[in-house]
Amino acid sequence: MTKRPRSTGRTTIADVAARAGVSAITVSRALRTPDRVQAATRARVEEAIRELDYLPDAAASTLASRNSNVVGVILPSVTNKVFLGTLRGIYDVAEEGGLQVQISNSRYSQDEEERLLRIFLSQRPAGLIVTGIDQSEATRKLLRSAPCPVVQITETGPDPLDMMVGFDHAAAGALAARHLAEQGYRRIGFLGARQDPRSVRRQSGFRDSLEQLGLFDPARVLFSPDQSSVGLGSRQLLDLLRVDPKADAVLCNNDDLALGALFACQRQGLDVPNRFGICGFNDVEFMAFTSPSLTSVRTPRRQIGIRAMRLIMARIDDPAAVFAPEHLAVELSQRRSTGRDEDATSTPG
Amino acid sequence: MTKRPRSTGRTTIADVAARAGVSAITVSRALRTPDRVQAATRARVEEAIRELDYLPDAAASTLASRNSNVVGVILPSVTNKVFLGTLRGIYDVAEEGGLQVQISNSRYSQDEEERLLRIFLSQRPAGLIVTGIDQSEATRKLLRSAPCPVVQITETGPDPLDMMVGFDHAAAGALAARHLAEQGYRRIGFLGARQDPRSVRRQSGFRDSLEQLGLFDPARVLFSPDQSSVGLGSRQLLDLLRVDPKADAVLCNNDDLALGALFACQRQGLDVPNRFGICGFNDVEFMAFTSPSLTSVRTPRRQIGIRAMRLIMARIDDPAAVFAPEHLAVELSQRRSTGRDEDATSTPG
DNA sequence: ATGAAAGCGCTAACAT
DNA sequence: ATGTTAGCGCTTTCAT
Repeated sequence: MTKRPRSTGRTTIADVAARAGVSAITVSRALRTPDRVQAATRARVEEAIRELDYLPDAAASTLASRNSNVVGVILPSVTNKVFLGTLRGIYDVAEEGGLQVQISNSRYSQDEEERLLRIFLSQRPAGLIVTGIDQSEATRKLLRSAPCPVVQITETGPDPLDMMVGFDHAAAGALAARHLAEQGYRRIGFLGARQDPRSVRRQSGFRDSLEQLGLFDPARVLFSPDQSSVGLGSRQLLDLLRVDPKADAVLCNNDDLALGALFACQRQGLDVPNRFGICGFNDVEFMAFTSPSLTSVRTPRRQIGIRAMRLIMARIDDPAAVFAPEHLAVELSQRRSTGRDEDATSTPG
Repeated sequence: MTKRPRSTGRTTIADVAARAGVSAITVSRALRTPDRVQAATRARVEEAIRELDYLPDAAASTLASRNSNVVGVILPSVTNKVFLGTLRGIYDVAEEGGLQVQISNSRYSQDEEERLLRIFLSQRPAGLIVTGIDQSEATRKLLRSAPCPVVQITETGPDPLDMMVGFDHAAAGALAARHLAEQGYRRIGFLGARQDPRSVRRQSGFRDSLEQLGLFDPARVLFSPDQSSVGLGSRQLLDLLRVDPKADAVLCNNDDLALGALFACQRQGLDVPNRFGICGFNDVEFMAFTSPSLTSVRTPRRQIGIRAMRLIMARIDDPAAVFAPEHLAVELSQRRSTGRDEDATSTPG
């Protein structure tokens, strides 16, 4: 005795209403604001929904309410493992809040970022998350007048478009550089893959810090146009030794490079940490388990995702709320790969 | 005063039409099927769009056309690096086709998968991609009657819901097991993290294969409830040696475990490959660069994503088209970690 | 607590 | 090649 579907074949709120003996708007309310509908009415509506296997139409809802539940995220790369932790944070919080996440991929291009942003804006997003602080002027303008909360993530800086969660990449680079110097390394190199603005700022923190100590040599800074990988780290380590056979340590711009550097040292028979120190960046899980374990700069990737989504939800709840940029802390996970003497304690986890 | 309708302030297609001196439908056509509009008219429309800074409303378009451009993807985990390659393939093709990708995360739960599917269906997706073949009956029913193309990925099997792209996990497990046996290993273990249906089938291929050779011992099969990680691989290797101190090789259910196992061997002073052989699964990039390099089963992760999206696009173009399940090939990347004598050639890549 | 009417902004279907 | 009409399915506004 089921009701005959309508022209599109889709069961609508009107079908449910008829079945439950109420009006359409009551069904709508039972779905969105259940406490404004009497329990008995609500029960009948819910039963009708189940019987008819009703699925709401998100497009109709968005159109009528001028509001979707989609949060758009623009990342420079979807392949990059670095963003995995942040994505996890984003998804975890999004689920709590009943929000849908849509990721897109700007491939490190400002023009592509603007194009993607326009696509997102056409969906009346509930919120937008963009990576970094280097948007084009057109993009900045669109974001400033976006009809939804906007968060810039990963990096903090001046002139926030709206909200901001990240850390200071130059300071993080400096932290690692100072650590290597303190451990007694004197000919310290820098390995980086395809540059993005964050890499550049990390390197400049590294440079400034070593310059102050009189230890900086630009010849020991290697950037590759290739994508980051373990293989690249191995190759770059050999390159570094070619440039400066006496190089005695390296800051790797991410952990894959550090792992590659470690393997290259093993193959070359270079003792890590005594002959050669290695420090990575991000502190992904494996760094604690290599042999020897690898020092790295721990970055709050998951926290960035969590905080960004929480800011969006807070702003949805209270559109007038103002939130200051959040500068998250970065610290060093000191391990054996930079501990020339005894030292080096760090709990795996 | 008559009832004042809602004001949105949003620039609409009608505004553009007025500005360009045409009707709304002409603007719509200029946007979607430009070749059905005269060049001069089109030019005026485009100018009006620019002048007014018009952005289409995706919800209105979806509602009117009964069709979004969103492809929904349900993965068991968004954190798992294994899916990164597949995601890359999906995004690469989606961009070509002007489709938006929406990922969600079933956390290996069938109920959650069904819930997510309902959310996707409420968006009138252009296509759906689900992982594996172990959907609940309710989910299968929803997918069978979904008004869009559906692809099951990662694994092939009987009873496809619609289209299918993957490989045979049992055969892949068997391939690795035979390889280890052929290399002369005799007490071969298996390490796996939190089980999913694919892990189980890989293990059963491994088991069947070794049973035929009289080499299987269930005591050497270790599954952990924990998530896969390098640290887990290290711990499990030690566990295996505790269970069977004479164990001489291990098939790791993924490459992180294999890397962890390698580090544990290094720490234990076990010679790899002569005292102990290690084979991983997936063949991620770093496997070719460890020291010694690690043998692994190469799986076509990126291809799976590419083919899945291409199938969706092909079906959108021709809704009547029928596509048989695609069984992709899996092969062994043989490297030093399983080459007891000389042997072992494999070019890094 | 519930309902009626009026759109939200766009496109399908049918004109011309 | 372009326009007219009539919704798509829902939620807002205003009323009871």
